[in-house]
Amino acid sequence: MLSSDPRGIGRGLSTELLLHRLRGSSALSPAEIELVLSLGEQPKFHAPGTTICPHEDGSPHPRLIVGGWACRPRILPDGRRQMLGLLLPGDLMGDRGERRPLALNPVIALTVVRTIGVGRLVQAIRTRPEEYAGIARALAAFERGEEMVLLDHVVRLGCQNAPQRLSHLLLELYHRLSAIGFVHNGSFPMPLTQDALGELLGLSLVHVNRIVAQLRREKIVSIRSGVVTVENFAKLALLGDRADPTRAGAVA
Amino acid sequence: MLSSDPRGIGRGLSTELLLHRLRGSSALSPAEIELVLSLGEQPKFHAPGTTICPHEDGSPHPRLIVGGWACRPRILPDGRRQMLGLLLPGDLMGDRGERRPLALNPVIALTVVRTIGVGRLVQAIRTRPEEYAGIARALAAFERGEEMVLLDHVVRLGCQNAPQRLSHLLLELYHRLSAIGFVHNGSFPMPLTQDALGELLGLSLVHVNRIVAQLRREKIVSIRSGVVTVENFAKLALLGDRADPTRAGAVA
DNA sequence: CGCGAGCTTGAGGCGATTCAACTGTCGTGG
DNA sequence: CCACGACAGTTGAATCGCCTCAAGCTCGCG
Repeated sequence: MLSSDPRGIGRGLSTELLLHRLRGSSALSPAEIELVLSLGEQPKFHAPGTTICPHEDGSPHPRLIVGGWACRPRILPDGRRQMLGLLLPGDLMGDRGERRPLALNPVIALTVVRTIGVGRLVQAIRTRPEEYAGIARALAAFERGEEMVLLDHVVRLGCQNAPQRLSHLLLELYHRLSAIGFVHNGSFPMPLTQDALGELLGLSLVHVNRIVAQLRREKIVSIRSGVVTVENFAKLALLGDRADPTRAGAVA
Repeated sequence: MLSSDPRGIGRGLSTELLLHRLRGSSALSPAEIELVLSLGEQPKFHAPGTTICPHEDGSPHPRLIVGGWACRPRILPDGRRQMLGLLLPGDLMGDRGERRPLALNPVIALTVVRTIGVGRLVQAIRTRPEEYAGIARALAAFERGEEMVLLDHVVRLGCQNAPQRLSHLLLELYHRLSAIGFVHNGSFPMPLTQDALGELLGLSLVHVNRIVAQLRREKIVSIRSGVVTVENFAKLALLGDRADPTRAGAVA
C-alpha cells in the first residue's frame, strides 16, 4: 500500500514508511509523530555491490532503508560469503552506540538502495528519553525482531534441507514484506539473484536453481523476474515449517 | 585456575567466578566488587536434561552458571533439535527485562549444572545506574559476546563442512574456557555427547563420530572421556579458520 | 550485432545421512 | 559374584542430497 513499484526501490515519502513501521511496534505521541515526519533527510542512493555502512570508526551512523534490498555478508578467507541477514525497506542499520556485533557488520547493497539518515531520531531518544519513549520502544522492538530473524536463520542453516530452507526464507520474506505493504494477493518483489539466494541459504547457485524449478513445477511458488508468487500457501508453510500468518492454527 | 575439577561442575566460591568474568570485561569500583562478593546466593543444582530457565512468565530470572554445561535448543516439529548455543560456567541467562529472543529461549542442562540467582545485581544496576556503571558495562559486553558467538555459529552452519565445523567449535570452546581458567596446556573439559555435538553442529551423530576419529587419527585433537586435548593448534586453527589466540597473525 | 549477466540443464563425484550391528563401560539388582 | 539393561561410542554398507564442472540458453543493453 505504501508503494506500488515492483522493484521495491521506493519513491514515496521516506518518513511515512518509517512512521508506519514505528507505529506497528509501539504507539507514538503526537510529538513523536511530528519528530519523525519532520526528519526531512535528503535520501542517498547506493549502487548494487557498494557498502552502505562501513562502521570502521566508532561513530554510529544509523540509517533507514527506504527502498531496495541489502545484506550483511560475512566474507570467508577463501572468498565465499555467508549472508547473516537481509535488510528490506523500513529496516534500520547502525546502532545507538551499544556496538552490537550484528549492527556493526558491513551492509552491502544488493539492488539500488535508497537510505536516509536517522541520527536525529537516535539523538532525540538519548537527550530526552521520557519524551520519546514510544520511539525508543519501537526501536527496541526492531532489535528484537532482528534477533528473532537471526535465530530462525540458524535453524534454517542448521537442520533444514534445500527445499525447506527456500520455503522457510520465502515465508520470512512474506511476513516482513507484508508488514510494509509489499505483498499483493500472494505476490511480492524479491530482487535477489539465485547466486545471492545461495549465499543466504548456504547452497550452491546450481542447487538453488533446481529447487526453485521444483517448487515452480509443484505449483507451490513461482519465482520469475524478481517477483515471487505464492500459489499454495499451505504447502509452502508445511515445507518451510512456519505457521500461516493469516490463520491462527497451522495446517496439519 | 579458578577450579580444577575436570567435569567443570565447580565447587569453588561462585561469586569469585562471576567477579573474574566481570573484571575481564570492565574495571569495577570497590563498591561494585563488594556488591558482587556479597551476593551470597544459595546455589541451585539442575539435573541433565532439565530446563533451567523456562521464561514462560514475563518476570526475568537472571541466573549465573557457576558449574556445568547447558544449551539453548530449538525444537523442531519432527522432534529434532538445533542448538542455538552453549552456556558454560560464568555465562548468564535471562535478561533484564528487554525480552531478547535469545535470552528468552529455554536453557536446558547438559550436565549437572550449578547456578546462582543474580537478580540483586540486575536490580542494583537499575536502581542506581551511576554507582554500578562498571557492572552494567560488563553485562553489556557479555551480551555483545553472546551475539558474536551466535554470528560465528551462523557462518559455521552456513558454509563449513564437518571437519571445519568441529574445529571451529573446538576453537570457540578453547577461547571461552581459557577465559575462565579451564584450559591447561592444551586440554579442556568438554562434557558433550557426540549426539549433542551433532545437534550443535547440524550433523548426524554417526558423522560426528567419524570426524572426531579423523581429527584424532591426524593428531590434531584427541577427544576422550569428556576431555579435549589440542595436539596441533596450528592445524586446528587452519581447519576451523580462526586466528590463533596466542599469536597476532594467523598461520598461512 | 555481440557481449555479459543471470538462468537452465546434464553428468559425475563426494560428503553426509540412515540403518544396522557391535563394543565397552557403567550402575543396578538378583 | 555375575547377569542385566542403559548409554555412549564405534564401525560398515547403502543411499541420497548437494556440489562441482561444464555447457548452453535467454534476455537486455551498448
